[in-house]
Amino acid sequence: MAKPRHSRLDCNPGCAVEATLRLIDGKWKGVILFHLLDGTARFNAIRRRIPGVTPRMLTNQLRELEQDGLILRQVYAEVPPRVEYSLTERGRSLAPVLEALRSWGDANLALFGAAPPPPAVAAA
Amino acid sequence: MAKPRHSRLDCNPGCAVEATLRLIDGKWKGVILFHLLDGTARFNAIRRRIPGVTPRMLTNQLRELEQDGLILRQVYAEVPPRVEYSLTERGRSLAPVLEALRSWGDANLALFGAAPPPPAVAAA
DNA sequence: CAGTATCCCTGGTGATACTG
DNA sequence: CAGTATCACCAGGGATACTG
Repeated sequence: MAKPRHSRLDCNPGCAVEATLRLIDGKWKGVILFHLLDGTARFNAIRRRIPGVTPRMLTNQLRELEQDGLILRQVYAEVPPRVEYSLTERGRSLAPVLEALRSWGDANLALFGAAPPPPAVAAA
Repeated sequence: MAKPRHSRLDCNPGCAVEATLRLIDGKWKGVILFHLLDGTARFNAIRRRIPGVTPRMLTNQLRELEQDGLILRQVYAEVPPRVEYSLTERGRSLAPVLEALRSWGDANLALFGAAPPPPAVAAA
């Protein structure tokens, strides 16, 4: 890798949580990783699965994921160009994390609108 | 809650992942939640456990977590003021997620420096 | 003790257009 | 097809000082 990208973490307990978060955070990374769990995909294929992402952002996020060793970028020297993205072993090892995130989301965010909390107890 | 805070999610598969990430992302939220797993804590107590966080940011993050129904803010009308933060049921239900994040982090980020990937296979 | 109030700055993200 | 290049915006976050 070129630069660490991840500035500095004040390593308390909980540091590992933050560190992991940094890797999968970033507006599209979660979705990208999640889709790649299904298998290898090409740039525009991923793009089509994520409405709203611009090529610039998609490239950006993919490169960061690659830098972090989570995905593999396979370039085939063909014409027309073909580039395939897939999870590395390390990326695939995130599956339980992603699954935990997804299932919590499913259970707790009715859909995504965030209808948050059942009222809290009174006390004082 | 006042405003949804969470603009809009393009709900594909993977949406739930993103949605959950939005709740626990935010530079200090992971650490905060993690510390609160230990039990109730006061403002300055939390602050002391997180070197580098400013009061402004701590307040900010705590308020967002509260808005999202993950933590409970107990204000005691005393002097000197006392405010205690604790996880709600919903917040506590994040424990497995946080644990997944933490254990992945422990296993995969040697410490936090991010010494990423064992070299990939060659192919083309 | 538990915050607010201000100022400021960076960088993450969007829009659009162009290319090997 | 798979990106780059450029411009621009503004929300997130840091520093510092003040308050009920």
